[in-house]
Amino acid sequence: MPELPEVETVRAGLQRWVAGRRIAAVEDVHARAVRRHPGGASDLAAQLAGRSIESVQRRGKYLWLPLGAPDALAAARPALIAHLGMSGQLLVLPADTPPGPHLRARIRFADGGPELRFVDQRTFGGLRLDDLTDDGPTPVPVSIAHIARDPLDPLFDDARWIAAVRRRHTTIKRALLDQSSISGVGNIYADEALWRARLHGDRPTAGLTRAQLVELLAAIREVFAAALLAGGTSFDALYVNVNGQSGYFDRSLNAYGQLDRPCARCGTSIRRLKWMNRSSYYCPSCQRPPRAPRAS
DNA sequence: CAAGGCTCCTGATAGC
DNA sequence: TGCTATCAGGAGCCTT
Repeated sequence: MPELPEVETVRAGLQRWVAGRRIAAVEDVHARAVRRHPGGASDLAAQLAGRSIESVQRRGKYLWLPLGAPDALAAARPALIAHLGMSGQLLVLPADTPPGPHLRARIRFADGGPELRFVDQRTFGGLRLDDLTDDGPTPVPVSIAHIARDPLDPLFDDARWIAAVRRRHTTIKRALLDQSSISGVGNIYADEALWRARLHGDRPTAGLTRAQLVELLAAIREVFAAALLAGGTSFDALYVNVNGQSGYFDRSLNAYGQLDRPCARCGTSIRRLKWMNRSSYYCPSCQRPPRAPRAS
């Protein structure tokens, strides 16, 4: 599942391979992939044709590609927004590569070089166009302005996040997954960061100390850094690495998916809790549950 | 307004 | 063999 490190790897790859190129045509656009674009597939294709991709930006798990306006006098500047969802990939491939079964859109370039393909098996991801608005040093699309800065953003305010979390009436894992409070953390890295910080995800946020939350933020950044190091090393060597796969980090996981395997710190078997149609993995010894431990 | 739950989707896998 | 049930889950949207 693409979370911040995977999306950042994709961003860097796209910056290397598609920034500065002019779009010739957009084809084979799957209706569900553009369900959040008001004008639908035909409008998306029409608006993209002829525009140049200026750069590739990211906040949390969202990517956007600011577009050069054909009309220099146009007030609004548009960007192509991409979200990978659960299974989305952005692939840069030679234009004659046969389309696979999950192709959702293909962007052809005026230079005739490799094209950009959006491939998404489970179709939770999508593409859309939106105008940029000012938000600090870097403009951000209007429709994702509600997404909080992520912990790798230099402008992320640690003290402010900690204070906000302690005022809320929820549990810490829910707070980590709330993209309007802190972005980029998904189910996998939430479990990994909580394991590192020795916190159970069901702990009420109001009962956590500032020191515990400082440690949790550090844990998130450590996990992100380790994943980026593992996944970001070879993106400019192969086109195929410009995608949303996270398999390279699987061997480094300490909690997520480790049911019944020994905790790397204390040897206790990792447990799983069912929660909201998904799973939480934790060490029952290192990460003491707030109440009586539930059955796994 | 905050919090929490529902839903979209498809392919792999398990169980009968 | 072939069917059904289960699981993976980001985030918009809806209800409470």
